[in-house]
Amino acid sequence: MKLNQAQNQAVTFISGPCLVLAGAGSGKTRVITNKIAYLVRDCDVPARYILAVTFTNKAAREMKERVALTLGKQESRGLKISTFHTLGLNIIKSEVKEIGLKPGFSLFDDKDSMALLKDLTMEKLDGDKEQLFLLQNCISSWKNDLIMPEQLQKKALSAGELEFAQFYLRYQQNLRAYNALDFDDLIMLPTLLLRHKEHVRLKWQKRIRYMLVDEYQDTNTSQYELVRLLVGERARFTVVGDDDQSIYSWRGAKPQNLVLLQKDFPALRVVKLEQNYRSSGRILHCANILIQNNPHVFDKKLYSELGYGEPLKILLAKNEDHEAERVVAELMAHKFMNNTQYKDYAVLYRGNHQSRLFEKVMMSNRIPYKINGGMSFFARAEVKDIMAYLRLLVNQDDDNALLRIINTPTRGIGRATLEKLGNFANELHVSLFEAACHPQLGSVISGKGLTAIENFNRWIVGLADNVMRGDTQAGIREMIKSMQYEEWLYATSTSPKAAEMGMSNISTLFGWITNMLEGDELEPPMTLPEVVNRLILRDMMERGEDKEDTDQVQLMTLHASKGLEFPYVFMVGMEEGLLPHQSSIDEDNIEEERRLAYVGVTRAQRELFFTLTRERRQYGELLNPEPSRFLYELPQDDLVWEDKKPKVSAEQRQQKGQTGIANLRNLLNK
DNA sequence: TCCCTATACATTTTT
DNA sequence: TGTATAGGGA
Repeated sequence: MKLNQAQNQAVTFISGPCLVLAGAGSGKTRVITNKIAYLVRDCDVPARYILAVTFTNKAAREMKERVALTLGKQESRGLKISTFHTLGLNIIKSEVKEIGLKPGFSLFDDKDSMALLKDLTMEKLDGDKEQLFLLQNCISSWKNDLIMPEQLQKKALSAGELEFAQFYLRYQQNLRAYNALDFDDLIMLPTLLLRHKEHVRLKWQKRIRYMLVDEYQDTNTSQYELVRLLVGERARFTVVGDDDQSIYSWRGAKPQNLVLLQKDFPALRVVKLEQNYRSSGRILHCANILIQNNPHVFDKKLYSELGYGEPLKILLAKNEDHEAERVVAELMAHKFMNNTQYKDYAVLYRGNHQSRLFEKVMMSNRIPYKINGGMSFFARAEVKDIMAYLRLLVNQDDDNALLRIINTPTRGIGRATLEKLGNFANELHVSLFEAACHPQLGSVISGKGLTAIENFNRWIVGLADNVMRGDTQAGIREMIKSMQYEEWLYATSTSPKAAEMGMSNISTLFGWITNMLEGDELEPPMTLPEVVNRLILRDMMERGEDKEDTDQVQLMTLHASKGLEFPYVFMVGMEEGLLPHQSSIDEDNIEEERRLAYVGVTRAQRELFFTLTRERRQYGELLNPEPSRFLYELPQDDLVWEDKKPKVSAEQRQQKGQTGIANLRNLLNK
């Protein structure tokens, strides 16, 4: 595995701050893994002093695997590779006292935090969804900018902002009372801690002699500050990024951090990786021309030494059903002619809702496919229930968890009883569980409700004791059994099949938990509180047999495709209003949409297809979308716009399309 | 407590 | 247009 000159430069420069501008497909993962190996092997930096940070758990896992391949077990021992959020969680865990949290704190996900906000603002906002959404966003941005509620009070704010600042303060106070943190706290708290406490900062700086950051263009202000504090004066670090692939600014990412880096570290060495190893010359040329329509701070021009390749095809469809049929027909014909596999193809779209029709047509043509994204595993009711139980076992003050499951399965603790309990807890300023255990509870709740609550308390305390002390896995199994969850699921589900699905989801979850408790070559064993928090961060180590060897067409959003590559790519819905999306047109944010298109184009290795429709139904309304402006920005010499087909009636076309597909299927299946 | 109907909502969503 | 959810009525 030889490195090219630029890659080699990026790997071997270790004496100071280094920015690697890594164009799409230029081998940045290779640079990062090689650099880690270089540090350990050639520069005698023990692996435990190296920290590499990514954004997704998937990326972290992949990096771990690739480093393990080059370095081996011995040399990579103690190497720290994690996501920003897991890093933050680990810092908080070892500095609980400094931060003022009790051990065993809970993590609130977006839904939990929304539930809390809704509760806090009931009187003033009355559950106004739009306002709540705005508020949640506001708080998140404040946290990303490292602004504490107290600081906001001093600023001159409008009346509306002042009210939001008040909510922010109450929200933080409540989180603390529940001994809980939200996702943004995982970055903000360690950053503020390191900023203000020198001895803690020095301790962590000592532990990190070299730091690497992947997808640097996606960092927000607090994440960048965390990096700065960790690398300190010595500034021994490498960040890898590509401003043209910044597609998460709507989530607080600040691609300007690339420019800031040059200001904050004048000694910064900038290395550009411009040779692309992924795509045909033509695809790359198109990508370059497209992205040239955006302003740039760093100029960069990708080139490829692979062949020039086939022209990009643009398929016109009458409507969205037709679009899906055309893609499937084209895909099957292409597969037949080129003797390829299903997994060589990807269908990329702007919004998740677009997947439905493709799913439908693929299913009816028995094409194996895999949808990435959409309804998450953790959004399933049963999974949320079990997670809530586990959270409660770990932290009894977690009110959201308690509220979710105190009457699931039914225990005769109804709305009225809960309301009384809630009021009681409010008066005492304690969590619901603490209120439920209070000796004076009998003065506000009586009879059946009281007995039910007392039984529940005893049950939870006993379980928590068992699980935290003894055999955790057996304890969890016992819990699910003793509350008769399975029976309840079968009794309440719409069909036995749905209940079966539910139980199988629970086994999947249980399998992950078992894996994490036991650990493996890449991960040390964890305790239950650790497992619960990592699961909320969606950080489960799915590993083992059924990896990527299944032969399925990949369906995903353009966002989800970042970092992946496919021989043949279909970018569908290339229409004004979809890509660029209408709301981005309205907000005059075309540049990010163009980057999104750029990400899509650069996923393709050999061939690229675009599709668009004449008519599209949206919310029951019939639209006649214009072709996406991005199609016109591409070099027209490299495109083949499909001519309009001779006129055929809808029924005829339907039949034709169907029989065409059926014939192909026969050919493929024989 | 459960079931059905009316109603709201429909970009992207690494953690 | 299609789906998730909340709340009313039995």
